[in-house]
Amino acid sequence: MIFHSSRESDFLTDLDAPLRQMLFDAAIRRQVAAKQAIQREGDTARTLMIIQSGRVRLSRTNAEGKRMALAHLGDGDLFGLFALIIGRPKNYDADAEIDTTLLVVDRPTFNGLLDREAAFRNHVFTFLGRRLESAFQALSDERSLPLTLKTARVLLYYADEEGRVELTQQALAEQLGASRNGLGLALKSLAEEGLIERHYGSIRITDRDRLDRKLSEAGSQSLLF
Amino acid sequence: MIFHSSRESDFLTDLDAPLRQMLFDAAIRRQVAAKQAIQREGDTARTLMIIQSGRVRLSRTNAEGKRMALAHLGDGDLFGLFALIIGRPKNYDADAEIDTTLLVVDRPTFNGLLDREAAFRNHVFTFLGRRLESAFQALSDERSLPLTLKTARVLLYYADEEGRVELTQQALAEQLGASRNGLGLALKSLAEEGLIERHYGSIRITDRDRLDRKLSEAGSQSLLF
DNA sequence: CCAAAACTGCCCAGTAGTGGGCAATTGGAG
DNA sequence: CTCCAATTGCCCACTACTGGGCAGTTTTGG
Repeated sequence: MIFHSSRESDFLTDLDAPLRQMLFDAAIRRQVAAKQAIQREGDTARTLMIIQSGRVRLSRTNAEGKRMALAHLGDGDLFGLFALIIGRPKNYDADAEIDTTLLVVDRPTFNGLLDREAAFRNHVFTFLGRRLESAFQALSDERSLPLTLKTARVLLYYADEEGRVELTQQALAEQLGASRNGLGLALKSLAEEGLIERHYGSIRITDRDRLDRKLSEAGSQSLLF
Repeated sequence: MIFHSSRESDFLTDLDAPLRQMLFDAAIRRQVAAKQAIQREGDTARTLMIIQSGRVRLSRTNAEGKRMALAHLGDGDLFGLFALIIGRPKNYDADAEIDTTLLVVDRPTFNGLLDREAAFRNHVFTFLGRRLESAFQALSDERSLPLTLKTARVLLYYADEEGRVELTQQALAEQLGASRNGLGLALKSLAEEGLIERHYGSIRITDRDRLDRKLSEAGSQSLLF
């Protein structure tokens, strides 16, 4: 779907060294082997999971029984913060895609840190603020940007250093919540502008700078208040 | 547009009485007459504004010069929290629609309260969490719901106890980021179903339950993790 | 009380995107 | 190499909504 946390909001890497150490000490380490389940939808455990190393896929199965990816998270990303803050059961599945080490922080530990450490508190606040900003950004894009530009954004997000995006048009369309047809048209127009190349099962960005510029000219702004 | 904090997230009314008193004592009271500006886009003052009584419209003008409403806020709502937390200048205009009394809390005061009062801290966290949840909800609605249902949601949000929504169609359309035409059609179809009545300058919900049910049947889910 | 302003309802043409369908191309497995 | 499934490109009709415009109604302010 639509939302992807910006890379800068990595929770662990931005944390000051002494605080990070403190968190390491307070947390329980949990190893999960590749392809193993971490949690299932409806899990009521109110714990914060921080990915020390590995790769985690969050997904859910919708009403029609179709599985949908929510996010792919890597080192330093975290999930479960909201189960902890607003006390909702987690409404998604989490699976380790490769061997993964998690830091598990329970509610009392988390609250204890919040109470004692002003800097940690600040860090969490900022993290929440950034998340919210991302969400609002996506929200404002969703309404105001044509599919072509939303496509550009997703491509830029998923591209590796060489500009390769190893996703089928179908997968991209689902990511955007658009039809394959609409996505096809968007890709076609981007290709005609010489910004990307379409291949079987993948896309290559041929002019990242221009694609970037095109997107920022459309200049959607965040609407946080 | 789109985003409207749920009524339950009212900051002031949910606050414990002693804390509310503390906030009242710490804040500066500011009176603004109807139709007067409270702040303009780009204002760098990092202050939290809580609406003690009155009605405030947040809006901004986008690149094409089109004015877009961000939110209409009433008693107990607040704005400026993010300017305070992540230090962005406020990127929207705020105007009093009727005579309004604001509580203005500056950064040192806010941080002082956060540091001293664990309960206040908790309150702010929960507020942020709920906001984020709303934003994600809106995000998922934005894609999947037809304008009629998005309209229904906004109406339910703004309605008072008797089902009155004191907004013009223009204001509602801006709120939704839709055209007045589209909104008109949505309202027409809701009216034809006997769910609402259209009046000059206002709407009345005549069958709140059914409207509610209609919305929840479409059942979009929040994607918070 | 009257004129101006604000607001609604409706018409129109135009458009971006949907959903289904189908032929052509590609890649992978035997 | 050959067949099959996956994938792409493109066609179509259709829908939801936009944006402009305008007549008719309601409200407001002198």
